[in-house]
Amino acid sequence: MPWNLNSDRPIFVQIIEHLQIDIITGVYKPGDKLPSVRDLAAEAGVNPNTMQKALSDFESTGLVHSERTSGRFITNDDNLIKELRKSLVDVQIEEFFKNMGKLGFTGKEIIQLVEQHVEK
Amino acid sequence: MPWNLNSDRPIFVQIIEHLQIDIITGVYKPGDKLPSVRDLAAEAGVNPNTMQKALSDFESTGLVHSERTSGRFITNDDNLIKELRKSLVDVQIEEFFKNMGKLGFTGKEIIQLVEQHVEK
Amino acid sequence: MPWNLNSDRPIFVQIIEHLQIDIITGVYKPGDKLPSVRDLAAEAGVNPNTMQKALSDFESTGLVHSERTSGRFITNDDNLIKELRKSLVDVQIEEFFKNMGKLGFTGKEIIQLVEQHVEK
Amino acid sequence: MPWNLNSDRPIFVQIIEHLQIDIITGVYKPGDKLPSVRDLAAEAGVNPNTMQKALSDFESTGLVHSERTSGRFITNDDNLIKELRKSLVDVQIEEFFKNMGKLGFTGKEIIQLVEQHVEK
DNA sequence: GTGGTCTAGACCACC
DNA sequence: GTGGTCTAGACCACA
Repeated sequence: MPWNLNSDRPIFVQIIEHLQIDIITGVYKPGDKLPSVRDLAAEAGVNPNTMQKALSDFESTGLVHSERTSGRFITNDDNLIKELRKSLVDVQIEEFFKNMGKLGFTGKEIIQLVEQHVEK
Repeated sequence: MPWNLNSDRPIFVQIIEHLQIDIITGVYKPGDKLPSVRDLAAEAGVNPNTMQKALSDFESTGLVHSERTSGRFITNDDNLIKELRKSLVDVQIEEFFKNMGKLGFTGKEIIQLVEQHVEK
Repeated sequence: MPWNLNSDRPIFVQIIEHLQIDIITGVYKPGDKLPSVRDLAAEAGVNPNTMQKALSDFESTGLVHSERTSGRFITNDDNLIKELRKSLVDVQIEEFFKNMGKLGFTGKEIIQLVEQHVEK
Repeated sequence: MPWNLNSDRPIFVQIIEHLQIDIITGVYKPGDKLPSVRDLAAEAGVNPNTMQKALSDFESTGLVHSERTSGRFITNDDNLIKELRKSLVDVQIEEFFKNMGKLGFTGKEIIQLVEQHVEK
């Protein structure tokens, strides 16, 4: 999956999201070693410092941790990953319903719209 | 509906969105006169400069227009409003599907999740 | 209180500690506005980016929060500050006892040593 | 006593501290022969290089010395060990008072807190 | 003027 | 080679 970084939102935030996706879709598995900061930076086409910030911010979620001289690793805690997945999905759905609600749609109407969109 | 402005996104953008919602949900009807900048600013609890910027940016969409001395008015053009509604809805749905796709969900699965959410 | 930054530990960590001390000793009171990043950086004699990192890391504790265009503020939550004070004290004492324990001292002996130190 | 090495401070430093503790608490007695680098490394669960560095750094304190072919030995000099003990204790106490002072506590208050902690 | 972000480039300790 | 830290300097959106 390419990195596709826009400039409409902070790059380091997009990097974090990208990593989250990679983790919950299994690109990186529990216990895996991440590429080095420099390699990831090169791959994403950003400054190493930006990647460093993204990774270091991301660390606070507990999904990755760094071992000072040997690299960064995905957590072994399967539950944490499942929670992340669930949480990301929930956020999406709730955000979606909140916004559609603001636009005046009921649950039933939303289902219809979603079904129509899939049929297309 | 309260204004509920966060600081995580530009305030003037949130104001514009709020006004759009008010228009398509009929709080303001075609031809209505908007409150003065000062009143709106007070109501929203923001700096009048910010409200001014929001309104003047918003004008470029054609949904409101200002008459030199008498104030700002909602457009009479019903089609514009319908278009707005459709466009806002489309954006929501496409964004939603794009994000859920990234999370690895197929159309069918998305429908299921949406139905489950409605049942709750 | 001067900043007294050593190079034996990350500067941004020392800055955070300094700010914590300032908060719990009342140099900054709940609700106070902090000086700007640039001013603090100049005062501490560090690069503005370093100060920025310190402040932004510090924010995760909830003791300060930033309002994007008007500055950074100390939390109004008195309890949080009391908790901080208590937590800092506890850490100190427990660390102290842990280390003295490793060195083979009992509680009674530690008390004696502390009293002797105060008398000096 | 287990080694309990964190990654928040250099491992070789923690190893040195651990050895110091072992010496002043009598785990190793004056004149004792230390296990081989390899054995110590295995016991501590670290890379032999790291243990090697720790030991060789530690030698400069005079508390251990290596005899070319027969291994490393604890010094016979009892005074050195007493000095070490005193120095470690002093460092602990002074550090403790310095930090508590920063937190705004007087000597008397510190004594009270210490007594309370012992009672628990 | 405010906080925030990004780049570039250097240096460090550690293993 | 690894992560981490720091400086310097530039730019941006926002109010």
